[in-house]
Formats: sequence, C-alpha cells, structure tokens
Amino acid sequence: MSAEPGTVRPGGRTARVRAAVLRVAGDVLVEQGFDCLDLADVARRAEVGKTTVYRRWGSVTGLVADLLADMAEQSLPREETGSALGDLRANAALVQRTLADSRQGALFRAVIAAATCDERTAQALRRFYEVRVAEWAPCVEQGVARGELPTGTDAEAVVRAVSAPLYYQLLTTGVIPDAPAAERAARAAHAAAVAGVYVG
Amino acid sequence: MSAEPGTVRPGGRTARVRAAVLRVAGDVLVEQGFDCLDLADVARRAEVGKTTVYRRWGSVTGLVADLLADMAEQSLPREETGSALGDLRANAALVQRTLADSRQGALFRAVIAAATCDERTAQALRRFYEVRVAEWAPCVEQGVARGELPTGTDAEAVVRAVSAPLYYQLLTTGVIPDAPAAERAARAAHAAAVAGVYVG
DNA sequence: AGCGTAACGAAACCACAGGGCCGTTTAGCC
DNA sequence: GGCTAAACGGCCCTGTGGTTTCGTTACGCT
Repeated sequence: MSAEPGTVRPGGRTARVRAAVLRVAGDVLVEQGFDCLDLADVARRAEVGKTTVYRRWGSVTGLVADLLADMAEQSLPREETGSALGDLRANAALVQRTLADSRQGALFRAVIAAATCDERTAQALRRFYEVRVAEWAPCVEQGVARGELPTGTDAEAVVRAVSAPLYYQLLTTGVIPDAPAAERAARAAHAAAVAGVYVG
Repeated sequence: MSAEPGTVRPGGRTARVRAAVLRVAGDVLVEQGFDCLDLADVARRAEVGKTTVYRRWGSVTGLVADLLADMAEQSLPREETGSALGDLRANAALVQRTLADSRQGALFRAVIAAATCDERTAQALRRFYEVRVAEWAPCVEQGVARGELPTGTDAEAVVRAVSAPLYYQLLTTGVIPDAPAAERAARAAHAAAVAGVYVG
C-alpha cells in the first residue's frame, strides 16, 4: 500500500476539498450529532465526489478524528492575571465560553462521543487535551512559585480539575455551563489545590 | 396511534424478548461502541425477529434509552460512615468502581455518547443522574447539620463535584480512574465545600 | 512550458439496514 | 379451558450507504 491520499500533494485542490469537507462535517455534527454523519451526505453537501470522501477518510470516526486534528491547530492564548486563582478563573471562563458557543460546544460533544467508539479518535482527543492542559499548567506552577499553592502540586491535575465540572455538567445533564458555573469550577479547583489535594 | 408495543402485555414472552434484546444491546455497546449498534444485528444475536426490534425500539437511540431506563432500576445503596468526607469517599469509590468495571464503564461511555445525539436519550440520562445525585445528597446535608460544612451548601452540587473529575478523566483521556483518583476526587470536593464554594 | 502521476469525480454495482405485510404464537382475562 | 387481540417472527421489497472501476483534472517538479 502507498501513503495515505492527500499527503503527497496537499496543496491547491486537495486542500480546498479537505477544507470543504471538514466544514460540512462540522456543520452536520453541530446540527445533528455524529451518529447522523454519513459520508455520502457530507460529499453531497460539500459538492465533492463521494468517492473522494470515502477514499480519504473511510469512516465517520476517521473524519471526526481529522476534524479534531484541525481544531487542535487553532490554539487560544493563555491569559495571565498575576494570581493563581485569577488565572484559573480565566481558564474556566475560556472553557465555559467554548462549551457555551453553539458551534464549538456541539462540536466538542460530538467529538467526545465519537472518541468512545473509536480508538484512533480517542487518541486524537487525548493528544488534544494534553496540549491544552500543558498550555495552562504554567499558571499553576507560577502559583506554586509565588507561594499561593503548596509545593509539589500537580499542575496539570489542577488544570483538569477546572474543566472537569464544566464538561461533566454538559455531558451528563446536557445543561450548558454558565459564567457562575465557571466561577465555581475555578474556586473549587483553587480551594482543593490550596488544601493540598493535588500534592504528590 | 395506539400505545407503545410491550406496554399492554409486558409479561411472559414479551419480557423474555426485552431482556434478551437489552442484554445483547449491552454486549454490543461494551465491545464495539454505540455507533456500531444496528438493530438487525441485535435481532440476529438475540435470536429475535428483526421486525420486533424495529417495532418496539425503532432506532439505536431508542434502544439505548430503554437500556438506560433498565440500568436506572438497579440502585445501589448509599453507605454512611459518620463523616461528610467519609461519605464522599464512599461515593467516589462507588463511582470509580462502576466506571472501572469493564461492562458498566463501557456502558456508561456508550450511553453518554448516545445522549449527545438524541434528545430522548439525553432526558433519560438526565433523569438517571438526578435520581443518583439526590440519593447521595443527604450525606452532605448531614455534614452541614454536624457543622462539618458551611450552612447553605448546595448538597447536590457537592455530590456532582465528586463524580465530575472521574467522568471527565474517563471521557476525555479514556483512562479508567483508579482508587487514588477517587480519593482525590472526594478530598477535592470536600475541600471546596469546606471553603464555601458551593454556598448559595 | 511540459510531463508524470496523485488526487478527484461520475457512474455502475452490491449488500443490507430499514420497514411493510400477514400468518402464528401466546399473554391476559373470563 | 376457551377467547381475543397483543405481540412476535418469517418473508419480501426498497432505498441507500459503502465500494470498485475507470476516465479526467491539475499539483508538483524539472
């Protein structure tokens, strides 16, 4: 077998096709959920040959995984407020806004759902969050350096603790987290960190 | 339209068919994820008429919703340890064991995924957690009464805060939470509650 | 500018999920 | 035990996802 299609000549037409397909895939995920995603339909909507979609992505989860890789590239800058609690608040607010955004929120739900069905998608998702979490970990480390948080605090654990309740709420109750929820998430993670729950 | 099939004569054969189908549906969800669940295949495996499955459940999400209703009926008793932290630990351990169980864990992931695609399933899931959370809320209320936690603490919020990191970890990283993770979850929720994050 | 081939896309094909029809079984009731 | 109809299940048909084939387009390279 040769290399994956789209890797040898990724410019021009190929890129346009990829962009169109990913865009339509996102639209369908947002408005219908990922179990309604069928490649033939995506091809029609994207005005692209059905054959192409099947050849390049092969399956629904393959398409979602690629979409996820695309999302991972657009990274949002971390804010710095000068205090650990402030930074965690900023992070919580960012996550909350993302999940509350009609398009992004639905996309995340769909991607997480897809990851439960396919190992490749799950790996892509894991990497995505690894990057995101690593990006925000320094704010906790700075907090430790400033003496706001106990030495030995697991920075990434704290960052994940901020996101957890927001995602949990969205996924299990379907209720979109609001700003107060973000505030609670940040304060809870901060309080737990201060209490030394994430040490060692 | 008349009533749903299976409601007028739920005994005998109907019950056997339902049990067989739900069992097979669970098996498929556990080993393949919910997007691989097709009703014709379930019917074959359950040695049940294909027509029956389509008539009674109609769609994948309908079947999952019914499965969820079935799961909701088997409730686990709440433990009482005498302290809020102890009770939260017991709750965290219970959730952790459930998610770590190869069958139950996969089932939860599949059901949550299905809920992102279908409103009926989402409602069933919401109801499920409402019951579960309400069941454990008293342990927080007792903690408040004993003076361990601040007055006005939102009991259900605390209970949800215990589950959140465990579910979050399972869903976004695919890593099955272990006992230490449960311990951290319980201590974090407790610390946040003590700090008054869930007051008002 | 010209060439070789990667990648696309139209069309034909096929397996099968989804669903209707209707005869058979049997649960619920007297 | 017998009756009624609720529910099941075999059979058939259809629409359409998913695949293969092969001709066309245009990317990348010299």
